Amino acid sequence: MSASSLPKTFEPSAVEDRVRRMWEEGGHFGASAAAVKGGGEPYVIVIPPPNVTSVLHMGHGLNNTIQDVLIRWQRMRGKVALWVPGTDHAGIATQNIVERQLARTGRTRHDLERRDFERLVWKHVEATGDRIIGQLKAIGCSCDWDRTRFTLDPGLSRAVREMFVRLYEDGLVYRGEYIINWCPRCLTALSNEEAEGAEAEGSLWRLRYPLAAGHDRAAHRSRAAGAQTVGTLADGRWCITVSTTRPETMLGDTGVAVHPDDPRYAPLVGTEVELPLAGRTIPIVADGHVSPDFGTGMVKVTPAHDPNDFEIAGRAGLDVVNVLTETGAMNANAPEAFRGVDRFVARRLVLDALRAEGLLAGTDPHVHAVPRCYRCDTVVEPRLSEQWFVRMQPLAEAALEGAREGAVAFSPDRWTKVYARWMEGIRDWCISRQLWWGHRIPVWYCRDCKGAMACRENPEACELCGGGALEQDPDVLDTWFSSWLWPFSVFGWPDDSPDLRAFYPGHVLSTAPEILFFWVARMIMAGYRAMGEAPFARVYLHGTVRDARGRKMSKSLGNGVDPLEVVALYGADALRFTLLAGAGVGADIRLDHEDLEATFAPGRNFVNKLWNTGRFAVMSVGDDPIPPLADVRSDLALEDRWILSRLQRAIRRVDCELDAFRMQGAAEALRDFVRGDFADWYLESVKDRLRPDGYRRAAARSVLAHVLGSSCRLLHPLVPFVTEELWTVLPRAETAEAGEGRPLVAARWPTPDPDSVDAEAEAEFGRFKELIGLVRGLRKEYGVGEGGRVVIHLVGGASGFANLRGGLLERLARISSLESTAAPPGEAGASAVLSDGTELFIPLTGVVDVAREVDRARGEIERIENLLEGIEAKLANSKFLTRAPAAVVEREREKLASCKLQLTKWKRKLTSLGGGE
RNA sequence: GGGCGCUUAGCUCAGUUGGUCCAGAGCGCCUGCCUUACAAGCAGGAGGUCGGCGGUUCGAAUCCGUCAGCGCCCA
Repeated sequence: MSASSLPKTFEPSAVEDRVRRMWEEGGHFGASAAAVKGGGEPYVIVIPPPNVTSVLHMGHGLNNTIQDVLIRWQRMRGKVALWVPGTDHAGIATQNIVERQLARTGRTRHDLERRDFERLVWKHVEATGDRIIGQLKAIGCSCDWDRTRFTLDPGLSRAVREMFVRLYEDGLVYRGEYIINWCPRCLTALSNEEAEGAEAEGSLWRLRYPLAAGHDRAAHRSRAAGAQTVGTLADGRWCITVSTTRPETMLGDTGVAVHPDDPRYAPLVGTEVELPLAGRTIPIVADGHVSPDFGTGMVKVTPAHDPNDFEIAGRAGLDVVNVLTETGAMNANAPEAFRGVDRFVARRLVLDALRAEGLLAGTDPHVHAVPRCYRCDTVVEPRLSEQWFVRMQPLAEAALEGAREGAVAFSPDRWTKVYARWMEGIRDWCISRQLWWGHRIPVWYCRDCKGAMACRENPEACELCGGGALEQDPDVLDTWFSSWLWPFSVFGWPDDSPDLRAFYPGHVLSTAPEILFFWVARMIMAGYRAMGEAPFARVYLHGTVRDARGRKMSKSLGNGVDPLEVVALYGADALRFTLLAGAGVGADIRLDHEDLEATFAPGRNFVNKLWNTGRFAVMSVGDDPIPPLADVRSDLALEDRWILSRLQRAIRRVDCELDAFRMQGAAEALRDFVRGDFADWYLESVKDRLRPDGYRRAAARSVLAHVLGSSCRLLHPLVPFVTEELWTVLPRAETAEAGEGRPLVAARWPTPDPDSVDAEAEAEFGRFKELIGLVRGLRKEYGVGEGGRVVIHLVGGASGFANLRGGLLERLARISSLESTAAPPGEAGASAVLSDGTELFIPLTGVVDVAREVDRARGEIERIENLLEGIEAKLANSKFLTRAPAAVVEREREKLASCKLQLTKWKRKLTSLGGGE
């Protein structure tokens, strides 16, 4: 390709589609079980399946970029790298979208047959399901797209059924009454995740319950023990005080609880109170879960409408009275005055009634979390209902042990503790949902014998009585019940398939910490249960994407950054690089949605820089074949040896950073290398050598091509498009190492080459860089512009630059000539001292002000003297000498020598300027 | 109420087992350059008592304690 055809700036939109098509058509993302069977080493990631109807957001962008980096890296390292994509049917989320559409025509799902509604949802899924997959492709994800799975696929549905039935047969699935989150609008149970708590200002009401007759002595003793909230009513009856944020639920109270060790209330335990309005008598019980410090230390117990109270009731043997209907109105268990009244209206009525009876002790403002349905924003009601559960304790044991012994390692490490704590206190999992969209619970009830059975295949007749009057349970399973099988259901489980053998267990799971419990922990449990081992060895939990003010990006706040908009504006590589460079291990990442330009400049600028290094190579290397590096080894110039040595460091560092999920570190290492070492120093150094008659031209061309090619390979996992495009246009030596003719996606990862490490070259080129920096600094200081050529003198010779070829220094420092002199010339000029003591002098008659030079010299002397003072104090400290490692002491001695040398030079300089004392 | 995390340059963040990346990077800012790869660039520069206090140590941004502010999770 000719140079003129390469645009000055990288144009992602012109490149991305073409490159992506080439990757896909070349089948480079595919991985086969046969390749593993043939001896290939697998590396497997299964994608956290996005909701099938969802639109790509920045959290997806970050997480999938991370996974793609890992997969591309391992693929280039020669692994059979498999990244399995797919989507989740997302029960309630998807159902609600379709229900909203129905609502526009004034209907609810109940106006349709269940089957027709399901068909409607499928239609919606088929229309939108590809969208998120296409969006993943747009940011460069290299999944094996032929393996795209959906949690409602027949195969995965079979896995769901199999798992359910196995657990049922093992007695780990049971049906029971339990408090669950209930949406009175959606009319379904909700998982905890689906009931999002939002802080709200509410009230905490204090209610008085009269003590039942005959307990006056207990009340007296309680008062004597310090119970100030035990008092008397206007009619002389004793009463207690309880607090609540939901007064209407008091109609369902069946007890009052206190802490067993609370001395104030100990006398009252075993007594009873009259429940106002309801006309029932309820007991006072002791329970360890009551907090003596909260409120009055006495809590009303409403088992049917509060999960904690339900547990207390279970322990204390209290009755359970449900006072609400499924739509959130008071039911027949409530006194007649309240029946059929909505819960919030009932709240006012109850308060009014209590106030009228003098039983409302007071109200305090109270901020608390009010859980709302994440789909319709209705306030969720804890509700007692019959649901299906999985007994989790037996599943948790192996999963817990796995994390303890390191079979599953979390990164950042702190999540291990969070995981373990949750596992230790694990609760049973409510898996039934009163929805129509999802895996229907594979349980059938017999109308004849009233038996129930869980079946892998739809049954024809009752297993127990042979009757044919069967009815399937109407509920569907929680979405996560299919998700937790994902790492093996995608490979054909329960069949012992070749894929399953080749690709289970996987290696890394990357996801957001929010779903550590809902998904990650459950996958680990399912993995041990079904497969006997954990589904992955390492879990990476990335941070949250936030806006400039630190708020989580969300649709409702409108503070999101659309990854696809960024791709359209700046390219997928710019998006990826910016995210990676900004993402510390597990750290949150902030993006300013109001200034995309500034936010994504780091990525875009770097990608463009990389593009232009490639463009330079194309333009300057010429058409002759590039000799392999091995052929020019004996002919390398100092800068060649230097950059090859620096490349070694870069390779090692990138491997190390990626292995630890330090994306930011890898990005930084590569930016430092490509921009700092390669572009700014190496390219500038070899420009003259690339001319037809250039010095050691062959070596320069070979090294340039090698380093640029290696840079592309190292950067490919991070910025796949620009590197792939460069790879096709770059002049390269045809070597087996890079994989001749192959696209970059299938090229080999650079391997460290110990022979290229060259400490001497690094030291020498380092001195050279220091010298140039000093010259540039002095020129700037004295306003000798870029155009003005100067002469520089190295006092005491240029011994440190023996291997520097002629002309390089002159060109990079823009000097007309370099003189070696025994002593500083007598004329006016500017001075500097290198760290090895070499003195630099630039004659600048008429430009340099002697007074200014004197000031500079004095400043330097003071700076070095301060430094020296510190070093000398250290070296005079016998404890430092005896306790610090020898290498550290040695380093201090070297610093001391260097400082002393520089100090001598500066003092002499000062004297010669007439400023000495 | 219990647990966890964060606080380093104007902004966003690095800083691995304490000592050569030890005070850094990117963006922004200032100065000078359209030097035939790149102005999305190059060169030079300003800017931080590493949240406060106390401790451990020969030595602390780094380890310990404590206080303050911010955030998250569980209940």
